Amino acid sequence: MGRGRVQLKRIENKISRQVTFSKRRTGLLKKAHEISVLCDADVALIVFSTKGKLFEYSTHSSMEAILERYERYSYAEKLLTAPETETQGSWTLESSKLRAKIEVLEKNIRHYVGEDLEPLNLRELQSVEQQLETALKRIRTRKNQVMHESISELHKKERALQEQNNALSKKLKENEKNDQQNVGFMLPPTQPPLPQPLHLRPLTIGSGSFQGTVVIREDESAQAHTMMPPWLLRHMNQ
Amino acid sequence: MGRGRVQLKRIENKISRQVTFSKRRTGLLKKAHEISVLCDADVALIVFSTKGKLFEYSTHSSMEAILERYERYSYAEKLLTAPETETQGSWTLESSKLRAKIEVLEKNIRHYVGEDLEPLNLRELQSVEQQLETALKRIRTRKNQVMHESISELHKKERALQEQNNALSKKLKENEKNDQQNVGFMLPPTQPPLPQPLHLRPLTIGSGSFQGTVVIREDESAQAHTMMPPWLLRHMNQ
DNA sequence: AACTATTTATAAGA
DNA sequence: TTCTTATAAATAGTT
Repeated sequence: MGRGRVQLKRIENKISRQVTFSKRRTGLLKKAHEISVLCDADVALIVFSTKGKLFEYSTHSSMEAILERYERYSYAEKLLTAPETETQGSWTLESSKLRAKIEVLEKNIRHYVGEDLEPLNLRELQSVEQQLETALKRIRTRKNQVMHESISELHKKERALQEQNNALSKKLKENEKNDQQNVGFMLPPTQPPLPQPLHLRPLTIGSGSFQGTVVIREDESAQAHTMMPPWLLRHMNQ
Repeated sequence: MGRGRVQLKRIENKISRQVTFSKRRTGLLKKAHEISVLCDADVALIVFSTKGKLFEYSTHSSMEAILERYERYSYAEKLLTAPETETQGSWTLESSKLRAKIEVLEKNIRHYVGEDLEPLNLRELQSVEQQLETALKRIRTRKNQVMHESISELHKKERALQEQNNALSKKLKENEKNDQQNVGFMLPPTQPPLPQPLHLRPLTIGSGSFQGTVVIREDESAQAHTMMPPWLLRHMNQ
């Protein structure tokens, strides 16, 4: 772009090489800046002159950040293309490889929690959506299983208590009979009423301030999808 | 350098931003190569697009070599300007810490995809469940947004076609009239029927083998929750 | 992906 | 280095 066409080969004249370098360096940095602003790109440009002088440009996100990103990216690429050659490689990966892996994992997680979705196209969005749906089903299945177990546990305790109740009330009656025989007259029936057996009460679980819906099934379509009241949670935490 | 002057600010139109990026990226890489050859300079250029795709150029002496050289150079500079303590631990974290982090991230991901749930107690299960629900809502919101955009695009095309149709049918009628006058008797009305205007037909989108339900809303509760027919996907992929 | 009207970059000269 | 200017290149808008 000038008064004459230029061959793409090293300029032998030292002076004009120097001049051209200066001019083109300016232009290159300018264009790097322009593309970064116009197109919202992250750019890092490093130029060493023949004499070893450094010139650089980088998007505001700083040279270090971009270079780190570059390291991560290119290692991530390598990991994808080069399948596990070394078995012990897992233990000899250096930091940057590990960082690359972390970057990938974190990006995945962001997608799984619904962040950073702009770069995804429709097909990718649908893929994530489907994965989440599957995950949700499994979570709910597992939750139901946990709840089932807790409930069985409670039932068992209930039965035990029930038996204790029966035993106690039986013993009590016997004591009364003995007392009557010993004292020779009737005591007024002042014993406190026995508590209702537990298994007659579980339906009250859903009352009061607890407004959720509990549906318990074992299959994957199970929907147990609710906040637990704290008193129930206490029994269920492992 | 083009038909209009251009403001040095982010191009808001996504399409033209992408086109401009592609063109300017080519130009920038070319110029980087030119200066390196003409002026015998060592050049490293790294560009990340908005979407995170990497483009790079480096003089034959390889990217790694230049980045290393850069690190040395700027490290030396840093020593001169700031005799601070070590730079961030970001570069000095040892492998074991990184490995630990990777382990945690991988465990989290397994939970997000509904695997490895046994160790979780009910409270934790509910937490994951809730996160996934939120994520799903966001994903669907984003999906709807993408679909919205595509649909607007299609509508625009539709309107253009509609106008063409009208223009053509008008021209056709005029031609007929001329024919009648020229021939001197009535032609039977044998012209093929004009196609139905496009905007009367979009309801057929859901028919045939496409069985999904499409509900489009802008808010987070939006549920567009369906498989796209391939012909629609083609228009929607970025 | 091509096509051009224009704007930019820059080679040569001073 | 910097300025000027003629000209080559790049590219914005369009098809």
